[in-house]
Amino acid sequence: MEATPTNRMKDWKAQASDLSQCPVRQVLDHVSAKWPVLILMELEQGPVRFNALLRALPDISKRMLTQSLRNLERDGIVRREVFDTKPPSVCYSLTELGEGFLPHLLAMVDWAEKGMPHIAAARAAFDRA
Amino acid sequence: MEATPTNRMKDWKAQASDLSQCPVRQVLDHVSAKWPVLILMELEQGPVRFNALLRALPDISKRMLTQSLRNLERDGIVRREVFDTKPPSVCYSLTELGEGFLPHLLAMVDWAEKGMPHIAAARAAFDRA
DNA sequence: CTGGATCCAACTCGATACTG
DNA sequence: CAGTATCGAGTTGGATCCAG
Repeated sequence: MEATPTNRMKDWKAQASDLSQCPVRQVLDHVSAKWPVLILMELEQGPVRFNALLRALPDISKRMLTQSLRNLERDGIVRREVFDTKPPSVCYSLTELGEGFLPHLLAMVDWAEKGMPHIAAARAAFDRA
Repeated sequence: MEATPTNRMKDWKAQASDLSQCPVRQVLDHVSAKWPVLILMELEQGPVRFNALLRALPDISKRMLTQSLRNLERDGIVRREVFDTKPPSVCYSLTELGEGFLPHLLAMVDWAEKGMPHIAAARAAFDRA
C-alpha cells in the first residue's frame, strides 16, 4: 500500500487514540507541551546552560525544566553536554533533529499570530452568544 | 521595529511564560492538545456530526469531545451548525482558519514519522544509559 | 551549578446519570 | 441526537530540602 498522506493518516488513527501505543503522538506531545515550546525557542539562539535557561524562562521551575529537557533529550531533539569543571556546568543545544523541527514550530506560531484578528473576533462573537 | 522572526520571538517570550496573557499560546495549546489534533484530522475529511465523531474516535468521552469542540469553535477553527430536525442533528466542519492550520499539523506529523527511526534510536541509547 | 526526592494542592479527565 | 451535571480517581506541577 502506497504511503499517501491519506493512508498514513488512517494507519495513524488506528493507534492514535491510545497515546501510549503511538510513538508519533508521544513525540508530538513532548514538543507541543507548555514548556518544551519555550525551551526549544530559547535553544534556537544557540547552546545554553541550565541556569541560563532557568533565568530566560522566568516562570518555569527547576523541576519542570529538568523534566522537559529530559524528555527532549530522550527523544533526540536536544543534546546535553556535561563539562566536568568546578562547579560543574551543563550545556544544552539542539540536535539536527531538533533543528529540523523548529521551522514547523515557528510556522505554527506564525499562523497563530497572523490569525489572531480572526480568532479574537471569533472569540468575541462566541462569548456574546 | 521590523517584524522579523527573531524580533517576533522576543516579543513573544516576554509574555509567553504567563499562558493566560499570551493569546498565541492559548490557541496553540488548544490545537495541540490530545483530542483536538485527532478531531481536526477527522474534520479534514469533511463535515461530521457529533455522534459520528464520537464513533470515529474510539476512546474519547462525550465530555472531552464536547469540550474540545467548544474550544475549537470559540477560536473560530471549527464551525458548528445546528439543524432543527427531529431528533436534532449538529454538524461540525473546519472553517477557513481551520483549513489553514491543517497543513502545519500534517507537516508536524510528517516530521515526527520521518524522524521516528532517529527518535527510536535516541530513546534506546538514552534508556541504556 | 545541576540536579534528584518528596510532599501536597490544584487541576484534569473519565464514568455515570440526567435533560430537551 | 446532542449535549449538561456531578463526582471521584488520577495526574500535574510548584515548593522545599538534600546531594554530588
